[in-house]
Amino acid sequence: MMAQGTTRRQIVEAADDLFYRQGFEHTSFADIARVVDISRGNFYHHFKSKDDILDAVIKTRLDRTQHMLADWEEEGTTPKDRIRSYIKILLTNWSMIKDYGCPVGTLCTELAKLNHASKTEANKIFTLFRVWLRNQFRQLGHKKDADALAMHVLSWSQGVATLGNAFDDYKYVKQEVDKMCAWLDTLSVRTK
Amino acid sequence: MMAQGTTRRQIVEAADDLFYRQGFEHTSFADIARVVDISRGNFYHHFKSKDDILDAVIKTRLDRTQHMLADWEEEGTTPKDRIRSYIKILLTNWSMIKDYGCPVGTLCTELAKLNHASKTEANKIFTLFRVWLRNQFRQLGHKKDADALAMHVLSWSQGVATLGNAFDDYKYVKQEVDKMCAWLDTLSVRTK
DNA sequence: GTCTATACCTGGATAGAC
DNA sequence: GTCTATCCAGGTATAGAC
Repeated sequence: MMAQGTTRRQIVEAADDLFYRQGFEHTSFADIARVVDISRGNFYHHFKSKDDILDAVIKTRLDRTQHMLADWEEEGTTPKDRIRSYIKILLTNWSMIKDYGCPVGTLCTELAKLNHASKTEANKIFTLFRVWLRNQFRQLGHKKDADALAMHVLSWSQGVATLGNAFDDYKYVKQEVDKMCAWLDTLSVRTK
Repeated sequence: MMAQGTTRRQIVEAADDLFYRQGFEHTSFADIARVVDISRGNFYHHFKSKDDILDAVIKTRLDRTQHMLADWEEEGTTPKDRIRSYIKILLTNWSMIKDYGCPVGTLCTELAKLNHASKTEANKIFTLFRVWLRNQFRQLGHKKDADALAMHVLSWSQGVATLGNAFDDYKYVKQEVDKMCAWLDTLSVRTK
């Protein structure tokens, strides 16, 4: 009765959420089945293994990230505006970050420890942000150090997410976000 | 035949290492038993549960951290020297960080996702660094913003560890360490 | 495409001999 | 203090009916 692929999509959606909140390894088929309301045996009609579900989850995250970056590209009128969109996710997603950390960073570190085959794929989510940020800094006129600046913003925000999560401290996160924005303001804008 | 408490210490040592490299949940009694070369049933003479082993591991980490901080306190002649000792661990421990990330950050995020009873204890390792760094900044004459500066250094280094691990990129880590040291140099030293 | 039943394994934990 | 034997829950995965 259900439209083609709906169950599959529901599984990926639930797994995406649970992998984030509980971790990949700690999430069982039973957990996912409870959310989607299907039987456990049914998974294997859609996926051949748990790793297969993980791959699908990573794919949707890559997709979603790309769309988000494209949206920011449209919304922001200047490169600095757009970079600020990135910085601000620490605040807009705070209610999740405080409990579960950064979705990208926590998945990558978990897969690194598991030495999981898909860790390279997961790292590509970081790369999407990296390339996008680099591009923004290039547009600001920072040709040579665009990548270093992108990595700097990436690590800064990543650390704030981790510490914000550990200490559950919104005030600190807000403070660091303000610092990041102030730092961004001091960056020169070079026009050719 | 073995001296009192030797086996226990060996278990904690092996668990400490494996929890770091594989994660707490992914490490089984069998894994630890293989390293220490004891039978699985033997664990329960020394600990009443796996969580008990985790608590012991966290305790030794707290201990070890305190000693390291005390050593840095002695070795460094100025507060800036001492803070540099902290920053440099990213380089001295690089061979581990590149594969397994920061021992403190990765444990705290894992326990946060598991919503584990010991996560508060694990967070105290972060607090040790925080208090120590704060103290250094106070000695530099930064009375009001000492804690904010400490948290800034903590998050910065944490992010570098996470991204360095994901991208396995030593050059980037070195670059960020240099940036952190340069930033430290620009900080004013106020004497009363 | 979804279900039930079940195989098979590994995990943590217990009991009791030595 | 260490061992072996064992229990039981839970995990992934498979087979086959509907």
